[in-house]
Amino acid sequence: MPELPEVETVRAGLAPALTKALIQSVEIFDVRSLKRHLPGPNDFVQTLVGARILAVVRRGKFLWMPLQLAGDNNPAETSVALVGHLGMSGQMLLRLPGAEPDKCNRVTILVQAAGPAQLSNGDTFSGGGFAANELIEFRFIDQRIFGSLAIDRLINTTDAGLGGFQAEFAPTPSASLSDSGSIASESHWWLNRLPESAAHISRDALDPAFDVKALVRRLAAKQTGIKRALLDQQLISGVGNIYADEALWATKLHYDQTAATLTSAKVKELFANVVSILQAAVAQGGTSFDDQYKNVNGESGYFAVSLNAYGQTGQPCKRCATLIKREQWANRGSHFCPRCQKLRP
DNA sequence: CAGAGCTCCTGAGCGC
DNA sequence: TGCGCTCAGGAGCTCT
Repeated sequence: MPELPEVETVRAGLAPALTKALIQSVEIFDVRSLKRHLPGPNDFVQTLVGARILAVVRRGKFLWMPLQLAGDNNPAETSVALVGHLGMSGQMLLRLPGAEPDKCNRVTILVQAAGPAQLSNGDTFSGGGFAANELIEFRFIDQRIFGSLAIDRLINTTDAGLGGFQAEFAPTPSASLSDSGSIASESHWWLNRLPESAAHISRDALDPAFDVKALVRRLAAKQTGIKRALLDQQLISGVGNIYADEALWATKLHYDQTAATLTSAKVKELFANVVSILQAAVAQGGTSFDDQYKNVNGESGYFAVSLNAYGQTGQPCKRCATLIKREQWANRGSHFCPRCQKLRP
């Protein structure tokens, strides 16, 4: 189940191959994967063919590619992007034409790679292992069809900061919003924008511009369980069921502890744990728990071996040896240590 | 308005 | 071997 580390692994894999690539053709195998593209599948195909992909950007679990449409000399004015969400079981794979078919392949976008190029930060663009002008199949795989692809307008961020994460424009943690804002230019018009459909999503936990004070303030007013709050993408984005359970275990919090009962120190500790767990998972290429998550080459991530709570039902807690318990919660599972993570008044 | 609950969906895995 | 049941949950929507 893809969360921030899995989506970031996919983004990092797609970016070298797809940046500046030209879309040749689009094949739809299941229109349900385009349910978020309201104008319909024909419009989706017609809009994409001939478009150039300018970047691959992510906020939380949302991923988007700003586009320059065919014959459009003012893409900053048109301001559209191909927006993808992996949902529960989505994968984005890069294959050479003629490669073995993948199960549950819902959409295939054939692109011509731009190949080696100079990036604006001075680094040399490798082409992601693909030669210049090489044809690549971008395959959208999705067993349960909770994910989707759509074309959406990009709108300005309300705080004028970066819309999402894009490695070559990653600000340093000390950079202020205005610093990152100044990066936007005519040639990189999308930097301070994000898809309208993702505009309600909070900055994610790994975003240097994430407002921890605001999180403390908003949680203090939440009369709901802390896990529900962690999964609320409008409060903090990028966290799903796996990393929520891990962060709660690390902070010794019960999933149903009312958010408003936490001290601000405890909220900061929880946030710090979310950040370090997500960072560690990114470094290991994400978690492959049930074979639903793969990187762009179809390989699994290695974070599963580091899990302390999620999927550890019946295993001894690594702190106190009490057996980890799984409880049914909000139509899903919650894993926790009944001794370390007690519900407090 | 805030919070809880429902719903979309299908293939893998398991028991009989 | 084969059939049918169960299970997984992100996020938007709909109730209360």
